[in-house]
Amino acid sequence: MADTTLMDKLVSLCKRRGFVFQSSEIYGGLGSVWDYGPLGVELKKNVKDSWWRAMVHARDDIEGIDAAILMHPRVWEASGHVAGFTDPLVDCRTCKARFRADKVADAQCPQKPSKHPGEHTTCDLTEPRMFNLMFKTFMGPVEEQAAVVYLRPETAQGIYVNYQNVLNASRQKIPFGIAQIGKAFRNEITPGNFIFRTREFEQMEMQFFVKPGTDGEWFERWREWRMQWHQSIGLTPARLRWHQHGPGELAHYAKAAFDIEYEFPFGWNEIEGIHNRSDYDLGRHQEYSGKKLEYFDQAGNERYLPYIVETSAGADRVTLTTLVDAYREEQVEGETRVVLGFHPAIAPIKTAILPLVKKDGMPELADRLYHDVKRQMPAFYDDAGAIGRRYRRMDEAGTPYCCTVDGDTVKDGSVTVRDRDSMQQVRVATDNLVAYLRKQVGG
RNA sequence: GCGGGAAUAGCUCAGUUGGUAGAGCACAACCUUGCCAAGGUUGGGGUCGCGGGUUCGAGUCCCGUUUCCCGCUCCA
Repeated sequence: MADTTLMDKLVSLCKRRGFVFQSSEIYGGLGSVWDYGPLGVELKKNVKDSWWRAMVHARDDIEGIDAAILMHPRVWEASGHVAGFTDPLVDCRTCKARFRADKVADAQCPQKPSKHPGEHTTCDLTEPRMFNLMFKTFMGPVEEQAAVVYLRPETAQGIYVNYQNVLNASRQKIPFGIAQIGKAFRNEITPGNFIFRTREFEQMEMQFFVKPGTDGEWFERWREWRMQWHQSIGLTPARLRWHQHGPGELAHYAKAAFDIEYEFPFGWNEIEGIHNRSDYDLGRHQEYSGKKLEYFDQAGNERYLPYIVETSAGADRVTLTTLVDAYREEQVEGETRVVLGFHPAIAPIKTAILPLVKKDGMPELADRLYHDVKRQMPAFYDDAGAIGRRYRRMDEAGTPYCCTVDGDTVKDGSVTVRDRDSMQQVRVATDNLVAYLRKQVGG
């Protein structure tokens, strides 16, 4: 059941609190392109950092890279994107339907009769138009065909073409992986649902190179690990599920594919794909580049083209998921209060330092404490208005802990730490405050 | 890309048969304020999405356009 009202409220909240703004808004906005504001950039960065720590820092068998967005045009011929992303499409003027030109024979309407009121069997078709989902630009000062380059439609190819470089430079042995976070661009026909499907987006991809025959086993392991990660950033397990691609759904490269789907207000949708890509990609690049990409396995004294198990997550989609998952409304005395219950590890602001009232030296004391804490973690100082109001402001920004400086702080050096989710309050000595908060938020 | 709906202050909205643009919240300053969206005073902020047209006069009527939402369509 689609709850569009919730999405509207979330979009509004994101703008008001500085999570996400529409691109180029003062010029009327640019379709399906979004900018991250002060809180949004922290949230998304925390999502990416969590992914990077889990993939690269916490493991010995994965290396990170950061490949360029512009790549040699032949890469996209080898990958199949130049052919696969270019479909001639035609529209029917009668039933308003759109088809791929190569799938409509003799202008017969392929629509079921119930789909259009006109009961026509022959479509009045427009001329075929080409839709290439890759953004095209020109390298060099003169716009000529030879210098056409594409903005990458996926980050994976940057990993494949660097597979040998990384192997040589890192002294890794198969099985091992390469991880990358970066922007990708697709001229989607139908973008939408806020930052869920956009034309410019960021991917978090890891390609794991394994010996053929062990790919099924690794595939299952990665499925388990990836689901664990989504739960580790606080996503509700009941709103996560697997979707297995059937034979008709499988992409041209894939031997097996599972999506992790999340239950958005607009329905279940993919946030990450785990794919067994077999040796398709390295095989194609070997063919198109003419370079041997085989791996020499010293232990077994054999050569083979590695199989690849891919995990590909959308950084923007996961960020949207954390917002949707965290959003809740509390009814208090007839008023609706919005709370973003982020997992502390991804919360943009970890703690607020608040003087209870503006007197008796509390603001000065709180300000000093604030600057101490701020050196260790993102913190926020606020002395404007009543204390309850300030707590609620922080709830809306998703800040998990609020530290209140009161009269006793002056005497015994302790503050009240209030937990956003449990609403419990504990007294913590200011000397131990940073250590206490660190323990709560992790990292 | 097609069809429908929408666009007025940062947010949510009102604005009569066309006649000088409003409210609540939010924001800023000050006063008050001892723990969960307290009260008071004052203040800032809008060429009504953009561009044309009709009119003495357009937020309001007409045309175009942009963006967003819903439904198709498409979707590595």
